[in-house]
Amino acid sequence: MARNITPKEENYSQWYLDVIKAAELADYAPVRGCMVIRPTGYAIWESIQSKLDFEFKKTGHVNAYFPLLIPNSFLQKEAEHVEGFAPECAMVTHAGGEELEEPFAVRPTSETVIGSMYAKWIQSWRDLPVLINQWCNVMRWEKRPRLFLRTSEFLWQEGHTAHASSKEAREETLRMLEVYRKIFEEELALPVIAGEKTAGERFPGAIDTYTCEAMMSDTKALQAGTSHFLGQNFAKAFDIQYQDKDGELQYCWTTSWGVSTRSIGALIMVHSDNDGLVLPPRIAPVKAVILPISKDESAAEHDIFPKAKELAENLNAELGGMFVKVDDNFHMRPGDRFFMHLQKGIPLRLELGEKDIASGTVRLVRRDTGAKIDVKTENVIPEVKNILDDIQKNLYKRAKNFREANTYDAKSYDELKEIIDSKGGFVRAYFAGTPEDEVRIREETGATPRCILPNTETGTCIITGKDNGRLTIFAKAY
RNA sequence: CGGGAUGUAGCGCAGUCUGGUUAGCGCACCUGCUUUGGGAGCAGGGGGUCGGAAGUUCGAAUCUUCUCGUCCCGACCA
Repeated sequence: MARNITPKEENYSQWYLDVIKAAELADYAPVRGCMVIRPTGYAIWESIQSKLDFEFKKTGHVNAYFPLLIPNSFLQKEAEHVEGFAPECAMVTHAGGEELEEPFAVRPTSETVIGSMYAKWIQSWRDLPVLINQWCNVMRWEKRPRLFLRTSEFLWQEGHTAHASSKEAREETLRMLEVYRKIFEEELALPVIAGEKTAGERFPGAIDTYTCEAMMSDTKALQAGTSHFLGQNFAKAFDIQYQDKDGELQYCWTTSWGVSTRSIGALIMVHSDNDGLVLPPRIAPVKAVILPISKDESAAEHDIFPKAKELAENLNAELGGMFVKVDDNFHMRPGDRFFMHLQKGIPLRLELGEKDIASGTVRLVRRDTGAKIDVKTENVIPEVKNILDDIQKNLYKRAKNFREANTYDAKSYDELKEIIDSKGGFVRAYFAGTPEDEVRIREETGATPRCILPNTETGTCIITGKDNGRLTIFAKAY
């Protein structure tokens, strides 16, 4: 049992912070609301980045970089956008020792700057579509920060595309939602519900917002990624026009989509346990660690360590990366090292000691189940691959079972209220209400509509009683 | 931003009410010896000016005022 981690049953928030601290993922920065992402945490972000970036490239996108500072007047151009972001904008009012004529906002998102550039770049239908992504930091001043989940500055990617038709832009919006769903489910082992947001939860300035919604291990919901169909709202605000084949001037149709370091928070909260972090193998920067063990410190270092190193090299060659490390902390006793790797969430531990060498085996210990398996030396490489795959599948399955076990149906508003109040979790209910209804539901139950389930029949709305209700997930959310 | 709690060594805490020698303890850290397959033992050692500022006092970790951070609950918000 970990002695530096509060059990999640006792205090979930504290558990979350303890896991982050024990795994050395992040630390508080001197600036309120900001965090330092430590090397171990940053490696996870790099891992997520590389998976996403590969998919972006595969779907025809290119990377670029736009400025951090945004003229205040830009934000003002789209009415809903400014209303949505103004309260959380940090403004730069002075520079070069003087007060600026026009303050700059530190970007909370880049629709406006990028829109202004698209207006210059796009002339003809031949220029379309424009498919650009940027990896950057953004700032949204937060009153109640939580590491990874809600910090004033965070890292993300934001894709911004411009298209000739509504149809193409809608397709793009859904294509990227699907990219996100795939990465979350297949790489991060996070089961998500990819659906549409209700009107009250939409991105400021969007026509439609789609989300990947995940359930954390306290049954609360977390939005892990979003994709927005912006219609012609930003095109009109920034005058992004092109000449079509008939020589007519047309406004573009745009989209934007993003995933942030918040996804690391989801990763932590979905898989980890009371011993600390648990990482799915496909996203773990270190997938396995080999421990040379001996009663004799110098034998471990001089006799066993070279064997362990050789095994690591063979595994890395097979796995195609520097994914397997050898623990060379010879000054630590085995017990201490077990706990260290446990808390860092390394999916698989390989123990190589004198006993193993004598019997021609290696002991494998799974992080997800704690199961110990002795494997013949010649089978280690295929076994490690198999077990890593199995851990990946098991984590996904475990999370999905948990979500399903904590998902309920409500036939009426009273029932919704009762379930949220007594059990929590996700509640499915037909809904066709207004944003005002959403506010009322939040005030009365604490839950919000997280997303509309795709491909489902309509039913009787629990608020209006009309039969055009869409099947919607309600939950308390981060 | 409102309510509650809290801030003393890297971490966790005692001391504060009833001001008074060099501010303690556990873990961690350093050195040595013994240990080593699920968080070792003994011995020796280093590290803090008590979140910050101002004030009261002969004297402040301790009292007063202000301020900052953090945590929990809420409001607001992705």
